[in-house]
Order: sequence, then C-alpha cells, then structure tokens
Amino acid sequence: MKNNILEKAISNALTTIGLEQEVEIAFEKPNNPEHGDVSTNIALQLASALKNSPRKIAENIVDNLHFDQSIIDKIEIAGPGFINFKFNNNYFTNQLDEILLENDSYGKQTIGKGIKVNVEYVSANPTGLLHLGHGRNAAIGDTIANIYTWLGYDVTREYYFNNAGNQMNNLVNSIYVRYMNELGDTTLEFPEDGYHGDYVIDIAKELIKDYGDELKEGNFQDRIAIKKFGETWCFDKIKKTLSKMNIEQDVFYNEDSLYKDGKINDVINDLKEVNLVYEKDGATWLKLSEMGLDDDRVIVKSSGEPTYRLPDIAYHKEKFKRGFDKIIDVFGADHIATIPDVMAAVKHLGYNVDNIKVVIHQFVTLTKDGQQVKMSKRTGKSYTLDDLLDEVGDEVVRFFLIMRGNTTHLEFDLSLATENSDKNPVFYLKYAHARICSILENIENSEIILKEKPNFDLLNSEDEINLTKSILEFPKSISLAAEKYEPQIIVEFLREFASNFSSFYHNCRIKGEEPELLKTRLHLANIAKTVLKNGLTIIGISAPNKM
RNA sequence: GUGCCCGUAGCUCAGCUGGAUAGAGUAUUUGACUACGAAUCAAAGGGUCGCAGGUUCGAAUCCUGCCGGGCACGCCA
Repeated sequence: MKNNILEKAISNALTTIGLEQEVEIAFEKPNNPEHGDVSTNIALQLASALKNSPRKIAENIVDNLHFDQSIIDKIEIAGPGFINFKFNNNYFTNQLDEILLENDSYGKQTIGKGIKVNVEYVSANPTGLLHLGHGRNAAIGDTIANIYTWLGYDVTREYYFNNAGNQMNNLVNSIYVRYMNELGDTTLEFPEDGYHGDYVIDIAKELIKDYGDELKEGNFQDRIAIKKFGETWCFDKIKKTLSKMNIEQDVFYNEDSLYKDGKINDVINDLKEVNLVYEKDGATWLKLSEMGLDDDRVIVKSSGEPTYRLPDIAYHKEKFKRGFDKIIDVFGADHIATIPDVMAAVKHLGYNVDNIKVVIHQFVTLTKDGQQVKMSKRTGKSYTLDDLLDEVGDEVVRFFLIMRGNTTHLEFDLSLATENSDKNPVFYLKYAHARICSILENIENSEIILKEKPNFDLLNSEDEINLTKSILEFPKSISLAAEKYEPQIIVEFLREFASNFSSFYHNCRIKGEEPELLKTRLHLANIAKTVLKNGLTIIGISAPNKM
C-alpha cells in the first residue's frame, strides 16, 4: 500500500532527525484493522543505522511529520516500533466522487497504452483432443489477456501449432492401424508411442466414410490424405472446445511458416555468426554450456530435421520482429525444462529476454465424490475438456481453473462444480450482482435518483466504509494480477468484495431510508454492481440481472 | 541420480518486497426472514505452517539438509 503524501512527509522527517542517506520507506496494509490503514516499519529498519531504539526513532519521526493532517484520524506508534496511520472516513468516501465519473469503465486503465503484448496459450498440436491441463492453460491465458486488455495494452491472443514432424507421424501411424482394424485387418501392431485415445478410432471410422478402403495400402499419398484428415478433425474439435469456453484467439501461428519463409535458416546463421553452434556426429549442436547452462543440445538432427528448440527460438525472435514489446507464454509444467535453452539462445541473439514472461502452471487432477478420477492416456478413456464443459458449463469451468495460484496443483472437484448451490463459489459472486439489480428494480425511480449527486459524507458505518475501501482497491487488484500474471488475484478480490457487499446489504438498508441517505447508498450499491460486473467480465464470467 | 513445483485448520486453498494475535471457503455447532433476493448474514470451535538446523530485533516467508507428493530430464514436441 503506497501513499505519496505519507512517504514524502516521513522522508522529510528523516532528514530533520539527521538521517543522511536515502532510504526506501515501505508501507503495508496491516492484517489487523486495529493497526490502522497503512503501517510502516521504517523505524525498525533504521534502528541499527541510527543507533537508537526503534520506538524512540518512531517517536522522533512522528514528532517531525508535517503535512495536511485533515485526512488522518490517528497516528500511533505500536508494538516494537511500527508507525500506524488511520485515515478518516472522508479520505475514502471522497474518492467515490471520482469513481462516479468513470461510470461503467471503472477499473479500466491506460498504463498499457501503445504497448504491444503477445499472449500465447493453449498451443496444442492437432494430434488429439484437449484435456483438463489444456483447459487450465486456456483459462489462465485468456484471463491474462483480458487483464492486460483492461489495463490498456494492445493485446494479441495467439495459438502456436505444429502440423509437421514426429508427433504428426505418430498420429498418422495410429490412425492407420485403427483404420485397418475397422476394415477387419487386426494383424497390425499398434505403434509403441502412438496415440491410444478412443478418438483415434472415431477418426478412423470417419475416414472410412470418406475414403472407404482406398487408403489401405498406406503408401505415401495415402499417408498424406490421412494426415490431412486427422489434422483437420483434431483442429475442428479443438476450436469447437475453445469456442465453447468462450475463447477466441487472434492468430493461429503455424510452425511450418517459419521454414517456408527461411526464418529457421536465418536463426542458424545468426547463431553461427555469434559462434554458438558446432557440428558433431552429423548433427548441429547449440553451445548452451557457453551460455551458463549444463549441457549442449542438438538443434538440427543428423537427418537434417531441426529439433523443437530451433523453431522455438525462431518463433520468439519472430515475435520480437513482429513488434511486440512484451511476450507472455503460458505453458504447462511439462515444458519447464525446455525454457532455459530457448531463452538463452534468444538472449544471445541480442534480444531482451526480460520482455518475455513464461507463465508456468501446474497440472490438474479431477476428483469426484472425494475420489480421484484417472485421466490415463494408456487406457484411451480420458475425460476431455469438452466432456467437462458439457457437464458443468463454461463459466464454472473457467472459474474453477483460475481460482488457484498458477504454481499450485489444482484439484478440480467435479461434484462441487456440478452442484448448483451455495457451496459453489461462482454463484456467490453472481448472486451479489443479481441482488443489486434487484434492489435497483425495487426502488422507484432508481434510474433518476442515480442521476442526482450523492453526498458520500453520509457514509460512516463500518460496513459502508469497508465496502468503499473494497471498491477503491479494485484497480489495484487488476494491476497486481497483471504484474504477477495471476488470475487468481482477481478471483480472491471478488470473493472478498462480494462478502463486503453482502455485509453492507444486511446492515444498511436502502429502500425506505431518508431520501439523501437512500440516494447515497443507492449510488454506493450501483458502484459495487459495476465492480462486480467488470471483475466478472475480466475472468470471463457473465453478471446476470436475475438468477 | 539431476532440475523445477508443491507440503499451512477435517477437506480445498490464500498469505504481497521477512513484521504485530497465521487467514478465507467448505465441513461441524449455534443464532438471524412481518423490511430491498436466506444461493445471504452473524458467531463459535478447529493449527508443532512437513521435519531439523541456520541467518536476525523478528521467519509460513530467506539459506542448507532431510522426508513426502507431482512434473520434467531425447538427434520427441
């Protein structure tokens, strides 16, 4: 919690009491409300430098504070030497007038104006269906994109895919065996690292509808047809699933284009120029050991094909060349090991990797009735993201997938998610919004009243002030979520916010109060409605008028 | 074996750059509808913050070691 007025006043006080060097004055919001609204530990920090006891220093500071104290209710020295400041109610309620001017756009900011951000997420190859892990990736990525958009950044939502190479060959091999099985030939062995999922059988069946047994030889041409068919089939499903989740990305970037445009060769040449590659055993190696990493890695195989690292490097270079100032990659924990390699190379090509943020999220486990549901690939029976969306709906899915910190393993409780009850945390937020709408409906001429100027000085009860403080924290929670790349921060804020509103609702009536108070509280409720609506919009959830 | 993530209330999880009495939801128990939506509110109980050291005025937070769970360690992506 920052406060420029206090920072300046304390800084001046420190000079007065004889501190020579510049120090950073830290403020925080105490957990205990009795400790005021902001607190600083500066006296404790300076104890050894000033060779005095923290409490003495604190007293000295407080005695030498000179600023407009009309906003202050109380300044206290507490505990080992904290200085606690309590603002008076008007300090908070006065700020509501400004929010009134912002109206529906409260929370929107302009700090990102003119800055181009690329957020890459999902990026699953068209070799199968999306599972819950992809769902988490999608929800996190899309929400981060929303947050940055809300802050005024110029955001591009991107999906990167590869429809060539080994993974696709595996798919083709897998489909081919299933296809032959369907045609009655069961002599073929299923590939060792093939795709075991049931969907491959579905693809094979549909392949027969289109081609009959024309592809049974499995020659080069047949394989091309199978590949095309399988890729299209998977991509259609993936896009449908994402659209069901209300996700629409701007750019689908095909890895293949990097080859066609010569970008891959360019990168090899670039790397050669800075002397970071060498030939060994017929392959091209990247000298990662010279970039501070442990082992060198192959970037072009002896077969002449690049490994994934090379296009990844080229792709990131390309993002910079496309003019992005900030690059955000959302990856699952399984990609964690490959990131340092790519970053090191991009850095040595002369790009500022500080502008790349890789957001890593952990995996998802699904539980039902307290039991873990296995999502094994081996058995082929996996519970897909699409199944989940059909079962619980897009909003609950999105909410559950971002309600934990990115680095935590997420347990998706299917029983809880499907329950339309007060236990389901999504409803708590939507309910608060619907309730405000209901108030507005219940009060005669509420629309007209809201056009009149309120008198926020009338707000002074604990619940009114808490709600006001909570309203004022909304923009900060958005920028904090952006800074930390943590959608969960918005979720936590909204829960707390809805809770503050509900307490206010129970203790402060609106309907039937004196006209001035009614008007003022109605305005407060209306601002609360905007906060809920905007907060829910950011996390991809609707704010209904009725439930 | 090596690297990364996690371990906090019965369960699911917060805890910001170290701060004061470690929080929320849920579950349990108990109150509150003749008043704007009870999908709500209010209250109570519930903890060796995985274990052991260290750093310091002060550690859930930082460092080291160990234990337990997950994920990676390829000329696969």
